Amino acid sequence: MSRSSRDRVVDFRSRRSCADCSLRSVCLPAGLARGELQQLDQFVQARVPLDRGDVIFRAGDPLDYIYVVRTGSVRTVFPGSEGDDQVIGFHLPSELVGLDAISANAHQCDAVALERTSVCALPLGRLERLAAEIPALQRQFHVMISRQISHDHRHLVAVGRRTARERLALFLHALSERLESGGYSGVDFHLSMSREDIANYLGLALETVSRLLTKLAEEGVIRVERRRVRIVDPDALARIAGRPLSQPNDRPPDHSSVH
Amino acid sequence: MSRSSRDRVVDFRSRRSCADCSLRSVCLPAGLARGELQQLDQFVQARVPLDRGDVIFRAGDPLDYIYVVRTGSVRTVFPGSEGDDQVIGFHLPSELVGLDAISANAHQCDAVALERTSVCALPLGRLERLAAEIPALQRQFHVMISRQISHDHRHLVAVGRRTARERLALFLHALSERLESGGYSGVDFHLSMSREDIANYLGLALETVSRLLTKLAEEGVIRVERRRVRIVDPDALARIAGRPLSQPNDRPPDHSSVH
DNA sequence: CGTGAGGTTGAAACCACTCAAGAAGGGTGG
DNA sequence: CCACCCTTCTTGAGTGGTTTCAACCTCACG
Repeated sequence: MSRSSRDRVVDFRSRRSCADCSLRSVCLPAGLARGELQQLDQFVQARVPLDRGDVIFRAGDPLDYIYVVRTGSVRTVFPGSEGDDQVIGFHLPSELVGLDAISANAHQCDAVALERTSVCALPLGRLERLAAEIPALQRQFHVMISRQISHDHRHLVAVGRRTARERLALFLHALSERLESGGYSGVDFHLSMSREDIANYLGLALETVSRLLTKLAEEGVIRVERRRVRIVDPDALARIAGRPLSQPNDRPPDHSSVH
Repeated sequence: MSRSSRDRVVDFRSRRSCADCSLRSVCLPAGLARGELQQLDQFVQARVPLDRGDVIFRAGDPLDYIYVVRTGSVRTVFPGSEGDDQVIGFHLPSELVGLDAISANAHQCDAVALERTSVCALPLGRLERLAAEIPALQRQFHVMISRQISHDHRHLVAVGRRTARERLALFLHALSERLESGGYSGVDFHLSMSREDIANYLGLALETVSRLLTKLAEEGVIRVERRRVRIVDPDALARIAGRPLSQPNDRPPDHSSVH
């Protein structure tokens, strides 16, 4: 378990630069000129791909980097004593990880890869310094932070005032949308997280999640086979999830609308 | 959209400047030199004191300002159709309000004063521009944003994995700490929010909150009289609230679980 | 003094949890 | 390649913490 993929310090440069990255338009480089982009590129560190279970940082670790998920997915967990941890969020490509660390200058939660995952590491100090020079970068950084807050708030609504069934539907619905906006299929996808993770995230028992997934499948809303999920009836799912909790009119100007 | 209390633009300068403000050291001016502080001061707008129920902004309103609570308290609510709103947070002095608006350039929730309240309004654009010039301001802005994220995460833990009793204890405990760090008494204070607000915030029924408050009072942990709360036994309260979610590595594992 | 909003208290119903057992992969070593 | 184990997931039955429904209380205010 100890030295899984860490030893392979092959400088695995699948990511040549931000300019070549498919996330360019939704990630920090959004709106940057070529020269500015190169400045950013200078200190963006691509990490060796992480394997399932690999730890990016742990609660208490000093804050050195803010991370962006490039591919794969990351789970952040607020550690409690005796394994009653709380899953705070799942992070998909283009999402920032570690923002809650800035205030205390140390990470508040653990971040773990849920599958084969690659992340970009950004030294916060340098990022801030460059953001001070490039307004567009500063703007985009703030937008991405705000997106995180918005997302957390929507999740709070889900956990606070919804039934188990609604929470699960909302979870699947939101996941579907996020995957789609990241260029993946929002109809047929793989859950990188376990039932236990989902349950914990939604404030439910894992048995409840399992039961409800089965139920939704019986009703013809989705199809489930292990971690493979297919959304058969998106409208029904949206209906169960409740009225949309917000209008994500958060898209960049050049929207090739997926509707 | 609705500019209910916006119209009363009586230039009520009870706040002379950031330099004179008691929140100086925990608010945006933290760490700023005198000259820098004056630059900030130029566009910080003090608003007429708001009364209970006055609206600062509503979901959908264009993002013009980010707000800081100076005195009083503010409730942010994620509006749902048919009054099944969700209270997202209560904001006390020195806390930012409206951060989730940056990504969509429009507010995502309603912000309402819970009592006589004064806020400072900061034009986001100018704040960002000045932050680009003054590293200490940029830093502090990010710290305050991060604080908000941290706080939301801790609340998520509370709502997700705690019993009603624990949630309420945690709420009172956290409120007490926040009040104290703001210079108010953390032992004897006034709840500016109704039972309904508290219940909604904690994902509970208001009857449950009422019952549990009574119970905690019967047990001698607190004293309650209408909205006046006195914490009689802070240790007991902390114990019920569970391991402190605020400090990561603070005290040894607490094996006396209450179940 | 009515009147109503906000709060308390009681009883019954229910949703989700816990406990428990079994099924279904996915590894791993023989 | 098979047997075995272990993790993950599913399914069932019973319990219980919270909610819901409903009545009553109590201030504040006109």
